[in-house]
Amino acid sequence: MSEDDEAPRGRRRGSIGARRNPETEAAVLMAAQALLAEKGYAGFSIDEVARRAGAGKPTIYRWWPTKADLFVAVYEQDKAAFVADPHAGDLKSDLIAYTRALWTFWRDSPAGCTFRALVAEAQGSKAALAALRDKFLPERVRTLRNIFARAAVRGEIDAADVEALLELYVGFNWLRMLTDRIADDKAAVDRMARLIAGARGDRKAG
Amino acid sequence: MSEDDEAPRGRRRGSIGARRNPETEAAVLMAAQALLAEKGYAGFSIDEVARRAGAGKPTIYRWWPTKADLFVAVYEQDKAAFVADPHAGDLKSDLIAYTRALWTFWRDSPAGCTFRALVAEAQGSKAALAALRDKFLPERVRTLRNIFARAAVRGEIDAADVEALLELYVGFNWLRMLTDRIADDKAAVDRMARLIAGARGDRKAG
Amino acid sequence: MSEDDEAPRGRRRGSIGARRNPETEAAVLMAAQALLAEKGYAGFSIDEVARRAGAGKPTIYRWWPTKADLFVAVYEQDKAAFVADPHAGDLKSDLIAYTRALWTFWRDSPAGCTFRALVAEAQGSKAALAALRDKFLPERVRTLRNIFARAAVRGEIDAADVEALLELYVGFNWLRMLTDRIADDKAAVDRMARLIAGARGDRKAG
Amino acid sequence: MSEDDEAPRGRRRGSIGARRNPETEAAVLMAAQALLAEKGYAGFSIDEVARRAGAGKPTIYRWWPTKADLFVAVYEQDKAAFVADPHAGDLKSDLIAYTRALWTFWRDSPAGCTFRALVAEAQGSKAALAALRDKFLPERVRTLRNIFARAAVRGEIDAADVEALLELYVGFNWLRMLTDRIADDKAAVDRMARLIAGARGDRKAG
DNA sequence: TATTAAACGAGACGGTACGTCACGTCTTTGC
DNA sequence: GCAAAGACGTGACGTACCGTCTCGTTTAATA
Repeated sequence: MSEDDEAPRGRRRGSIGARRNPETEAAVLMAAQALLAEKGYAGFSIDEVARRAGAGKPTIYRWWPTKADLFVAVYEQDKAAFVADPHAGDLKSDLIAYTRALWTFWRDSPAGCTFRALVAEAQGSKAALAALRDKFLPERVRTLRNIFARAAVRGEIDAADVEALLELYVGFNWLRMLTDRIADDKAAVDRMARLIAGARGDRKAG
Repeated sequence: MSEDDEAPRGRRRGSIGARRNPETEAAVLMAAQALLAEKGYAGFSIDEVARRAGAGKPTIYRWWPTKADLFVAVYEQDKAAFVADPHAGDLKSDLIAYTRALWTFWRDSPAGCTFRALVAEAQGSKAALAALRDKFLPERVRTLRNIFARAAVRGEIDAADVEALLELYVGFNWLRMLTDRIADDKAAVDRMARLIAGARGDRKAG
Repeated sequence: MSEDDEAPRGRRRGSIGARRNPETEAAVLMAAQALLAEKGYAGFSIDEVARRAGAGKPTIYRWWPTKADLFVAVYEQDKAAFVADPHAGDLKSDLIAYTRALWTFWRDSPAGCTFRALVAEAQGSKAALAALRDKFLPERVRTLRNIFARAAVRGEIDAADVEALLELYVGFNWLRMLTDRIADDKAAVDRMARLIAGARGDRKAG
Repeated sequence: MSEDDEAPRGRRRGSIGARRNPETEAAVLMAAQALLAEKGYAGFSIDEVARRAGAGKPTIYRWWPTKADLFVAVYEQDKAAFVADPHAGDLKSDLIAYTRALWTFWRDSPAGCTFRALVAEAQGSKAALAALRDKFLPERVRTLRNIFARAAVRGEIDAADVEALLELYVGFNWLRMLTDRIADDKAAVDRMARLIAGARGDRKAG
């Protein structure tokens, strides 16, 4: 704050030579994040980001050719706030810890809005869809996969079920987020964790 | 058909007096459906729907004040093509039948595009979110809930787990649809059905 | 003035139904004229016209698809201020009267800027060139042609020379305007009129 | 040619020390000329010149601070192709020869485009206007003035009319060029030359 | 021989304008 | 009173150029 970096009219931020200006990059990401948090996906526009960041539109398009690229970058920047792999010792506790942390992250940081914007964008753009499916999702799912993998090592679940359980659990979280139902519902998280932790794919019913 | 109802310039379809014109309604829904199927969410616009339907924009806004309303109406119209409650006799078979039918429906009718558009819209509009969560989702989930309820009656699953299993399974389907991975993957559907059918929430882990 | 029609934020001027709004048209022409007068060709932009007129850009593009169309319309509107066919009785007096009136018109009304803008535009756009050559120029030259035609009837010049004299005299005026030398130089105008009035194409030189 | 001087990607052309690099200058002028010839005034941009010349924009702005400077330099470079003072012996023949040569020059070399660009630029920029009026025009008119001056010496025209006739004739050529009517119209050129050669300013009408 | 100084290419920068599209509202005319 | 028609102001879209800037390199002239 004291340095007033992202002030629109503070000081002119020109080029620093034939290479990317990190101050501009930071200002744009900051502005995009704030705008998403304030107005959501529908109220988001490159014009407004440029305005707030005190940046030129071509600069934004140069580094983030599509909105999806920008959304991914914004999410990337926030993710430091949520990396936690709980290591609680058993699957159910891990899932509970992870899920509550994730929901809190989505609720209390701008990341939730960013995620929702990315999903929305992916429903209308091939490029965004590819970014979501082939880049964003695999990276975001890594921690959760580790949790399931450790549980399989411990014998809590069948190793062959890891990917399927992953999809189930990720789907659950998406469903909740996309329908805006991620209040801190301890009971729901507990129930779901218990259910997942008790799932077996090899039951007699085959 | 013979009269070329939805043709943009075929015949003038004026007012039929001080009441809603069902031909217009049908033409609008048809046009919206076709446009979504062709261009997807990003390429969808009220202007283009009006153009194709040979309708006035105010007419559209009068009956479907938001895009979400229009998306819901379009989906509603198609759903007749997919109502099937399988009644196969056991949960796993029911799930497999249901899921494959649903994915086929999403893939081969315009309904998949409509669903994706509705979800996207809901990420940027409170009204659309409410429509999605409080109207669309409950209606769409009914058949699946019946499937789980019958399984509980048969003792295949715990009745207390029905809602949670529902969320898990719906989340899985959403995740697949929203990342455009609903090819007819028999193995994946089977595996998931087996896993769900074998889930228990009452395991010792408490 | 008292009604403050072209005020950007005075009162909203919306549509008046499915037809052109003459208030908007007037506001746009007024704004374009003023902008040309203030900033000249280089400082002219459709964006700024829209801003000043309180009009939408699409509205402007709808009625004047190219800048040339707009320039022509602006000139057209001002021309009422200069229609005078002098009828002084002899060619030289007619030319002097006409030329001084024209230069005054160009100097003291926004028309000079408009004319220059149109010529400039025509150097970079086929459409503008066609408008200038095939529409603007013929209309603008009519009065001058009448002057020469009457002189031919009176026997002051050879009827066969009318078109050529016209080109010479129009060229002279263009040259002066385009190099911004149309101060009220009575001597220059007189000299030129005397020269033209005395020109003969049928001299022995064959 | 053999060294492929203006090739954008042939070889890097860096600095040759603390002084102007004539290769760069030539490449820029060549590129500007070609671009004007291809795209005309509207399609001309410093960016594109820099691109084609393989030059940096600051280099261009250093040596030709305004577009007008660049246009003038380009025209200057071509003028060698047209210097001819005809010396045919009588005014009419001189004018015919001069005019046909000039029109051919404007039509068949890039000079016509350059001239038109300079005039257009002058309608929007004080600096360009000054360059056109006070530098370009006087230089370009010199040969024609000589033609008229010799005719005056021979007694074909009144010496006092030289400047006025000059303006008339230059104006005619500008008018033709700026409205793109400089096809090789022998009859028109003849007629105009005859008319000019027969003009007298001292006729009784005084 | 080492240093300085300027010109070079490259290209990023904040801006502005471009011309188009969609938004949601409005008014008129005809059924 | 509804419907078609379509104009309206608004504002975002993605692109092109503007003219300025800072870089790191290259070369010639100077010390």
